[in-house]
Amino acid sequence: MSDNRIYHRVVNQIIELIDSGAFPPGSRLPAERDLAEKFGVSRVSVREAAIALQAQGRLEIRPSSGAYVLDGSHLLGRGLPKAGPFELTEARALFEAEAAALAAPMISEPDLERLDSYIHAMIGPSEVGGLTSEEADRLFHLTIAQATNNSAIIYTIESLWKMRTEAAKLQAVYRDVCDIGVEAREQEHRNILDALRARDSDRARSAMRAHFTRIIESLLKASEERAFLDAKRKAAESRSRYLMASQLS
Amino acid sequence: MSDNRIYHRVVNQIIELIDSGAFPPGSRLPAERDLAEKFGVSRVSVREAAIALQAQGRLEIRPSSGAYVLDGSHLLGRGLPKAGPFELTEARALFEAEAAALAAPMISEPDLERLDSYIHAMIGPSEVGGLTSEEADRLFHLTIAQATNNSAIIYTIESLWKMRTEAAKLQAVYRDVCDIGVEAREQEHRNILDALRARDSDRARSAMRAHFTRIIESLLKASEERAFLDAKRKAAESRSRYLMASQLS
DNA sequence: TTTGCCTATTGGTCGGACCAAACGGGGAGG
DNA sequence: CCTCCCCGTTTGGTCCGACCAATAGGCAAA
Repeated sequence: MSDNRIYHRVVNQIIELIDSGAFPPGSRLPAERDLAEKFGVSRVSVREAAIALQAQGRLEIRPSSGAYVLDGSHLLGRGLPKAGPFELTEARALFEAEAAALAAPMISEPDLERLDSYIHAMIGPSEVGGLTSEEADRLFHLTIAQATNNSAIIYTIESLWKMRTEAAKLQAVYRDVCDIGVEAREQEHRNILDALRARDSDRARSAMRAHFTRIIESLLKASEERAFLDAKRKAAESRSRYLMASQLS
Repeated sequence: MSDNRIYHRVVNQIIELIDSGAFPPGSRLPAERDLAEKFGVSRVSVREAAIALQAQGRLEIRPSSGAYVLDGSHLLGRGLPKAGPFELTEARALFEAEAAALAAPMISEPDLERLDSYIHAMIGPSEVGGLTSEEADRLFHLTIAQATNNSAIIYTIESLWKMRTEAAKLQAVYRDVCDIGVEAREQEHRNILDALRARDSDRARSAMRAHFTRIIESLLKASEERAFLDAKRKAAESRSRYLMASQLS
């Protein structure tokens, strides 16, 4: 822990500054020369610290501009690409449908019971048995993946869920969909479970596909509404700006 | 691609040196001053590159001693799970078949031409147009993924290929399969390309599935042979051990 | 042979300097 | 009054030369 190297100390000082909220994600750090003076070290040490932080994905250094704090959430899912909600849902529709089809003939009774309990946890008002509705949703899909007994498939579906979690933070569109189809989602999950119970691969595949197809349609609808509201808001903004401008004149 | 920062260039040069085998894991890199002279840059740039590589976990810099290469294998597959050849191929069979089906209606003419060239590169004796047979194989599958215009799908298929690369290092079974079906693989790839040309989703899906099904069968065969040889070897070992023991008595 | 010192090597740090690109404000032109 | 361009300032990127402290390996002494 006691690394005498100054630039390591500077790294920690900068991280503290960021975590303290003094420099939120997206903001610009002071110039290297200023930080050097502030920390009482040479510019080289500040520079080395900045490079180390950039290599770790915490900073983005733009030449002739400055060092900008990156969103820490990007750190949690390092290595995961940026994927829009539509791409993500499309990929899940394809892959999870196949996973369900593969799992159908070999899923165990305990797994089927767990799936049933997750469905109940999801329709609960907010929280049942210490499970968020979202967590229950995740576990539902993940349990099906695990039933394939294929670690590559499990890993893939876990990765896609992680991407979804990140995308939800950035894309407001995703938020809306959760509320839109609570009862539709329950019925779809139940259809999937029934197909798995019947050990029917084809029905499991199509049920899973139908689930995601509906989500995509909801996404489309939500994004259309959002676009409409955005246009309306912008129109109102420009109008008020025009009014203000005319008042000033 | 055109990042003018010198230390980025030095980072790549050092990585090349390491990957080329000139500096295997555990070995010590030349002194910063020597590298600076060798690369024709200042010591500062070499230093910044070394710090970046250290932050990425590829180097360990010990003061007054030197920079040591860390085991890169841990780096390549960070976060990737251990998956056996069968699991991996099964997952690829499912996912890549769907990706091919999705890509079929929307793949571009240039992509089709590239796929054709990759098939030719694969049947070449060793190397055609600077492409290893394995690289051409990778690009063939990756190009199909890219034709879906879905970054989540592209990422998934890339991840699976990375897992395969690692598995090949550890599992000797994988090696054998490559040589077993060179001509079969060419025909299968050609079938896939034909289906894509015809914009036939179903045919593309089944062609891709057939491709991986054959690989799984080859894997089975190879692992059976290997198990047989192993059993034979172990029997011989225990027999010789028995003989030695009887000699000792 | 063992012990201990001595020095060349190596990473870590500093200050100062210059460059190119981006940024920002102010002036010229509409 | 608004728009566009120009130029000085700011900022990261790079280099040089220097010094320090710790390490490691050779060499001499016990």
